[in-house]
Amino acid sequence: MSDPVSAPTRPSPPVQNCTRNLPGFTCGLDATLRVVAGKWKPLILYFLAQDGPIRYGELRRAVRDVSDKVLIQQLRELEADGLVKRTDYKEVPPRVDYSLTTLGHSLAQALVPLCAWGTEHMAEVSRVFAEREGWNRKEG
Amino acid sequence: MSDPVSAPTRPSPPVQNCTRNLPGFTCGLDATLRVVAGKWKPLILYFLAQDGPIRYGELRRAVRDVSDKVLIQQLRELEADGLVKRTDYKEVPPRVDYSLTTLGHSLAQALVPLCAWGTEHMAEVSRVFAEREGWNRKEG
DNA sequence: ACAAGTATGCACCTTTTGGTAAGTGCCAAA
DNA sequence: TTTGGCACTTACCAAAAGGTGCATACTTGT
Repeated sequence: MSDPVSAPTRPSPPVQNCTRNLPGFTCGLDATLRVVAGKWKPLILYFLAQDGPIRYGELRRAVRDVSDKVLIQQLRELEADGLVKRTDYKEVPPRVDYSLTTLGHSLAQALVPLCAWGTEHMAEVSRVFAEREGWNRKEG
Repeated sequence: MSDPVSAPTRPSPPVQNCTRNLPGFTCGLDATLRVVAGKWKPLILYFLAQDGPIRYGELRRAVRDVSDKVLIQQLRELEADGLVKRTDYKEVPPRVDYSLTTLGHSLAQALVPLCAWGTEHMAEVSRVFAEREGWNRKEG
């Protein structure tokens, strides 16, 4: 237990224990990743954490290259997962904004080290990725 | 900057800056998630961090329900990304083991808070997921 | 001789995910 | 009156991800 990803609950459980924690999840990490999985979810969380309540349109423009369909979709999932709160002001023309819930904020904080890791190693990572995508697109 | 996901590089950059950091990545978080994206990668990292060098077969049995094809595939990607080291002992019958590189270890550590978050909120998350999967499978 | 285990590879298929383009109802500005 | 913005929704489609099952080449156990 010097530098493992973490102990899910107890210090050093027999490996199998970790694969049978709750209904669907193998461990905390698994649970977390299912919630943040989605091409734009981290970005959404990112902007929401940064800019507090933000209107749909602004978010849409902040997260570049995302389509309405997918953005809405991911927002709905985040909302269903209790990370994001949607506020509909019932005005016309429509006004809606999104913000993080308490749970969402806590997740955002847990993401900080990942963010840092990525920033720190972005050069390495992007070099490797560039190569891979290079010969993926060229030679299939 | 009280509780945002993180500042990618500078303290409080205009939002757009974050979407244009390096070739493919929007921010550190994005870079990280591309590397750990994959149904079994976190688990793989998890076991590798926990059990040090581990043989393919053992890993296969530890990460339940994964198919050979996908496990190999994800190991290859992790290897290509410099997170995992593959050691082939060139024996017959084949003997190969996998371990984390230094980079892999650092990532594993960055994953610890996520793991903790998941563990802490697993009840909430799994409840919500259970519902979703419930009516997904029943009513399409 | 035959089954099983070792670490993969390959062909094929299904599911999941994401993307495009169009449309909705309503209002304000041009 | 046409145009455009708002916050979506829908139908349809393409790509990516993941899964199944069989094959390999060799050895050990029965």
